[in-house]
Amino acid sequence: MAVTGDETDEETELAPSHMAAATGDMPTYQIRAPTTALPQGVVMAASPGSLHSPQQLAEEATRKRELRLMKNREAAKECRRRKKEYVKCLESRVAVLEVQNKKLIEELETLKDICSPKTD
DNA sequence: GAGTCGAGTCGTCAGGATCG
DNA sequence: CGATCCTGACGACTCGACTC
Repeated sequence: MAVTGDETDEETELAPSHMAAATGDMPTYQIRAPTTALPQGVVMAASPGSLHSPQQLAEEATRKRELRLMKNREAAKECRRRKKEYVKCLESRVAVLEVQNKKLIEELETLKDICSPKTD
C-alpha cells in the first residue's frame, strides 16, 4: 500500500484532557501546542481595511475559506497522527501489563505449591 | 483480466471546547 | 462572544487479496 511515511517514534506524554462530554468514550490524546505556524505557502490575506467592491469581498471570502480548509486539512492530519501514537502507546502498555500479569500468575502458582499441604 | 470486498487514507463538514 | 482549534463522522478514493 502506498502510504505516507509519517511514522514517528517520539516519546510523547499523551495526556487525556477535557471532553468526556458528549458520548463519553474515546479519551483524548490532545496536546495543546502553540501552533501558530501556517502551512507552507500560505500568504496572509490583504488587510480588511483595504476591501472595496463586492468582487473584492468575494475574493476575500474565498481566500478565507481556502485558508480555513488548508488549516483544517493540516489539523486533521495532526489529529490522526496523535491518535495513532496514542493507540500505539496503549498497545505497548497492554503488552507490558500482559507480561506482568503472566509473571504474577506464575508467582502465585509457585506460592500455592509451596504453601499447599502435602497429601502423601 | 474483471468484479467484489475489506481495510486504510484523505479531505471536508459539523459542532463542542478553548482562547483572547 | 467571535475566532480558532480539535476531533468524530462521512463519503470518495486507492490498494491488495480473493473469486470466478
